[in-house]
Amino acid sequence: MAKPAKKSVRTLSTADERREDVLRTAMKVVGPRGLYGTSTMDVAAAAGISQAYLFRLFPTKTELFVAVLGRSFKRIEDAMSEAGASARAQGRPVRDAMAEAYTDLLRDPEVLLTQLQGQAAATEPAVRDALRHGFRMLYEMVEREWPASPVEVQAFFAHGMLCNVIAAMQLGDLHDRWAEVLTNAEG
Amino acid sequence: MAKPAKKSVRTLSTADERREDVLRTAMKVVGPRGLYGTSTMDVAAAAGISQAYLFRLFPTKTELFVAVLGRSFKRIEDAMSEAGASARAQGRPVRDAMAEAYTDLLRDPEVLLTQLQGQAAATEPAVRDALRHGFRMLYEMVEREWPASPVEVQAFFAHGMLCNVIAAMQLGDLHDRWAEVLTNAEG
DNA sequence: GCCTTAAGTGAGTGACTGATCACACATATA
DNA sequence: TATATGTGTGATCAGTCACTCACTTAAGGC
Repeated sequence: MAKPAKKSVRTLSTADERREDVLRTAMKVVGPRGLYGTSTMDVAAAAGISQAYLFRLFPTKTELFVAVLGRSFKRIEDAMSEAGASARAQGRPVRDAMAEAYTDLLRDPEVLLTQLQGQAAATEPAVRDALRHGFRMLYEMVEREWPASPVEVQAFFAHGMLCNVIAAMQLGDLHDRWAEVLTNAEG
Repeated sequence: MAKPAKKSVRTLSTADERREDVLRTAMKVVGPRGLYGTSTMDVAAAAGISQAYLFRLFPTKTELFVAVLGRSFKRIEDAMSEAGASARAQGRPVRDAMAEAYTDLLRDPEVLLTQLQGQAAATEPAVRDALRHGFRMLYEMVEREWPASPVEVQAFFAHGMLCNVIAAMQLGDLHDRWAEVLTNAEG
């Protein structure tokens, strides 16, 4: 985490620990600017390691990006499945709990932005495959937690995608009618 | 359009014609790879002009990208408002006609991909502003063509965003259950 | 024909980028 | 203490990028 001090003991991590570290911090810089808009130096600096070591941990920039994207899928799955399970235990509607768990991610939008960046970089075959895999996983999780008709599931995912766009456009900062309808729409 | 032949007469266009030309062809290369993933040389080559002249037509890469994004909004507005108007004239449901007009854009996905690329590049202030402006315009058009409750309008836009993602992931090539539910969902 | 204006280009430039490699240092084990 | 293994870095490179400039060529009016 911290850069080693001048000549003192440098506490080494294992490569696996470092990789986790890097993925966590990388999402903060990759989310806003994406695969092509973020340099490997940006990622290395954010993670507090050298660019050379970044390439030791992840053989190519694309593989790093795919790993970040995978982590974003995992965070979504964790949040939603947990919310769904606890809602069912309390007899509250599972769909609403999962939807709320997703919109809650708007508060710290790096996860949703990373989703968007993954979609935007889907011409890269490895990215497209990771995307499809992540969506299949989410689909199966939703189906497991909340058995519903195809139309309902489709609408559920559709609202998720709208959520990503709201994060990108920062509609929370806006107070126009159209922005509020797109984000809230309870009236 | 065509490169001038070896030593024959070079037919000049006006700068405005050229700009339109460039925007049309630029969307084909910008849609798949976005602001940071597309070089100005790619765009110039696709348009059949020199990179130097591209910069005469558009002072910066970002301004070019914003113009392409604006064109994509315009194509969406044209398609949907036209479909809506003709549906109302025939007494068919306006909402469905507009939704169909949007999903029809999947057949030639450059417009929808450009939308996605705009959202992914929204950290660029000029891009974010163009996005917000385009969404406001679409929102007002939808409200005009099809008066509906906020919840319905929100759901309408949500399905549009899902459409963009379907284009990016090329779910049309897939025949898995989850992919079909996300794209069709009529059953 | 001449001159003004606008279309259009070849050839750069400095800055940056992804990736590599030789090397230094830390730790564990024998 | 020697040595093997894994963590971590500085320096560098070849290629690409957005952007510029000096220049050429066409079109239209006189």
